[in-house]
Amino acid sequence: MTAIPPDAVVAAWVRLVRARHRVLGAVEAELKRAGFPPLAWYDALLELRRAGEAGLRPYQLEGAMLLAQYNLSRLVDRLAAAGHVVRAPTPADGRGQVLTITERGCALLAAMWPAYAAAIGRHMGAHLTEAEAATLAALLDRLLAPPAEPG
Amino acid sequence: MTAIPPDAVVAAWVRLVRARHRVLGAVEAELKRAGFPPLAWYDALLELRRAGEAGLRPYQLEGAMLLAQYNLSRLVDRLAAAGHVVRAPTPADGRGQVLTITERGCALLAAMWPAYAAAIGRHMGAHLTEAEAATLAALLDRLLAPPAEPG
DNA sequence: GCCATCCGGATGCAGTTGCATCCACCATGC
DNA sequence: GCATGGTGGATGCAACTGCATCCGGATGGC
Repeated sequence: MTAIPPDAVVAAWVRLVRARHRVLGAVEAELKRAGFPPLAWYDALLELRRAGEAGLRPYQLEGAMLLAQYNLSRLVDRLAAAGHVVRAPTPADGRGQVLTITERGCALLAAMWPAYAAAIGRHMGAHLTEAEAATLAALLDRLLAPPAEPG
Repeated sequence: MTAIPPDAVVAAWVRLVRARHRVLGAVEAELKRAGFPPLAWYDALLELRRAGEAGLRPYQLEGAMLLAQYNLSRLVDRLAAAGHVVRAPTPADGRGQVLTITERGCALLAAMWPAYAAAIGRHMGAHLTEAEAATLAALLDRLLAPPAEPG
């Protein structure tokens, strides 16, 4: 159980961290230069747009984005303060709320996507063929599978 | 220049961020549970051990780890406060300093590695064959290549 | 020698994260 | 109906990050 992993695994691990650091840094920097908010805003708004008028409960959004509860709570604070999101009480559950994206939020998504996509293309796509990207995506997916069961 | 990247690239991008988040989170959590400091400490000490008695200048360490200058400055503060690293003035350059790892720092590296390696194995190795890990490492390496030159 | 500039490194401050805890409300047993 | 425990979400506080700036020493022009 505590066997040392093969070199290739350690190499992949190191590169995973570094590549993500590098590409994310470059992409976020581009977006910031263009005057856009952090990517977390984009992700949250994207989920909310996908949910449509029904909206999402904060805990659902928390599950969809891999984000800690307190962290999401404060992200929603900021999104609401900026007018991208509306918090409404739930009829069904007095403790909870429903989050829905506003027009303004949709507009932000629409404005960000071209810049975001271009940045992804520049910092990721430019380094890979389409086939390589597909292979990479498939391999990374393996890492997202549920953790290996203890035999 | 602002072409939308193909779906496979976007898919790889999303999975890159999520996979790193997931695996890093799991690995760091394991190390923390075992009472160890954050991985940044390990990385820094590893570089310093590699440099041996000659040590490293902070700006060299900054380059080796992808870490902002002010950030490194404070990481070194913490490492020094914990006795893992020694700051000494440079004879060659009055502004600078040389960082060297202490016995205690080496001991920490030695203590952390088994736990770290086991965590990598569990959260990364368990999901991939060795060949897949090698492919993944190679693909991620492409992302670390210098940015594409503007034609 | 003297000045302007640059570079290595530190630091004050604001914004963000992690952790622990708290509050309110739901659900269950009785 | 009321105590008990669980769940959704917020928040005080300490740690950490990013940014801008600052300081002191090096370097180059003259």
